Amino acid sequence: MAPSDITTRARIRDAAIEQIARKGYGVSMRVIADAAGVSLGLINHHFGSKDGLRAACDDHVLETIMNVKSETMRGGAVAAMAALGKMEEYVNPTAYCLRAIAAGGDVAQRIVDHFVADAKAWVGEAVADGTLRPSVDEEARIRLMTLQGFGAMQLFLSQRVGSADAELGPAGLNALLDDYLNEYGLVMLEMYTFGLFASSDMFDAFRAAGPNPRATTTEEH
Amino acid sequence: MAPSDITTRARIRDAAIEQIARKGYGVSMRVIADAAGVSLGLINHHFGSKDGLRAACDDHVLETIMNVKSETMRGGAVAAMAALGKMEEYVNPTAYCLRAIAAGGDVAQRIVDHFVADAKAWVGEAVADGTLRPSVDEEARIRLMTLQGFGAMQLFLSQRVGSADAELGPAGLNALLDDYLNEYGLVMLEMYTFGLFASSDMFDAFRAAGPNPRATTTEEH
DNA sequence: TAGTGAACTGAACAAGCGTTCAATCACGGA
DNA sequence: TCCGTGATTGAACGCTTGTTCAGTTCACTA
Repeated sequence: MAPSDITTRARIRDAAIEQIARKGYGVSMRVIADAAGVSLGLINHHFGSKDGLRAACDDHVLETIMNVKSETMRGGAVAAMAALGKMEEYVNPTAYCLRAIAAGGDVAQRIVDHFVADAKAWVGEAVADGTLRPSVDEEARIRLMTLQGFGAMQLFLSQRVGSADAELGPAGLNALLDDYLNEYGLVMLEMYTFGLFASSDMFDAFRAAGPNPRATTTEEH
Repeated sequence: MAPSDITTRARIRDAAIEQIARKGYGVSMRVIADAAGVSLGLINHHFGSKDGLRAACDDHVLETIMNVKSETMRGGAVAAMAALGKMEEYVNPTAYCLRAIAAGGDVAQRIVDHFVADAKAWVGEAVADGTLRPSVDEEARIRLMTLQGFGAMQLFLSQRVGSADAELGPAGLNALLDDYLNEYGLVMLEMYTFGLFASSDMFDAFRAAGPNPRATTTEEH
């Protein structure tokens, strides 16, 4: 796509998304202006303020991610991010999402919620056809696994990349996702297949003593 | 302990640890100086620079955490943080650790490494006495569970607390840990007890196709 | 008692940040 | 052709940041 095929406003927004994906939300507007090839004042002319620019970036990335075919999402947060990070058109949105999740707040919440909502559908199917075991609290299980999936990846990233503001380019992101799956893919599957405890004593005790779960099924294990 | 029982240097360091625990590493030196009741210049007199102060805080918190009895650590990252956060003397170091983990880099690495090293011992025992199942790669399994434990808690925190720099006091930390266990404790145990997949097809396929794990045992499931 | 050095302060500094704004440029309609 | 409106620039502003430093206080020692 030639540079002139796209609005200046969109070009600024895309440059901002790429810079934030690479360096985090702390990146200065002057760096973004340079990357977009425009002056500092023009950004404020189009977006009003840094917050305005950030909001526009957030919205655009979220819209992009939400339009990804649900098929790609199957397998949960980790598999989805790994798949998206490999596609050139999605590498910036993917890295941007990781930055947004690290920063916390509203966007992180919305990203997690989107993945949870998406997972509910296919997990429901998988439970119905017997591929996955049912849960005492399906919503909580899905949400926990999403938090664990994103969270572990996040930590792996922030340790590998140095500080939280260190630069992370497309190549770095791909290497990172590869390494993550190579190192932990097998034990992740092992964990999800056999669990950790040899007996259900702990679970039974906690279930008997703890507060009532908002049970979605009464199925027995 | 009366204020005069402790050196000024230590008082500054402790104030810095508390402020960083509450507000994150981004907190300004002027805020720390106010909290410690000293002038801005004195901090630089004692610590040379902001980095120097941060290093001193990092070291002190790490030393504190590492001296916690291994008994408290049993149960992994989540259980340990929940237990430590409840003890008044450890509430600041605990919150500080969460901030450090969020910030990434060297300290995060050292904290995770410490928990992993500690877990190796008691997981080894638990596997030996039949409480926990053995793994195809014990080191990776422990590390993954530590990353997942910290990571999920981190995400839960950053979503609940708003932005990553939002204030988090001792009361907030405790409420947060309680809520986390209430919401996810049961499904966490369920997950660790029964796993997720109904069959071992996925695991077997991945194990057959994937690269050789750095297997520590050749036990069969 | 005089002197020495560490603890400590307050003011100033340079650099970076987001924001503002007057001035220019380009271009389509009257 | 002229005019007006939106795009665009560059310089400046105010604020906050970490850092520096000359000067003051004060306890201890020779």
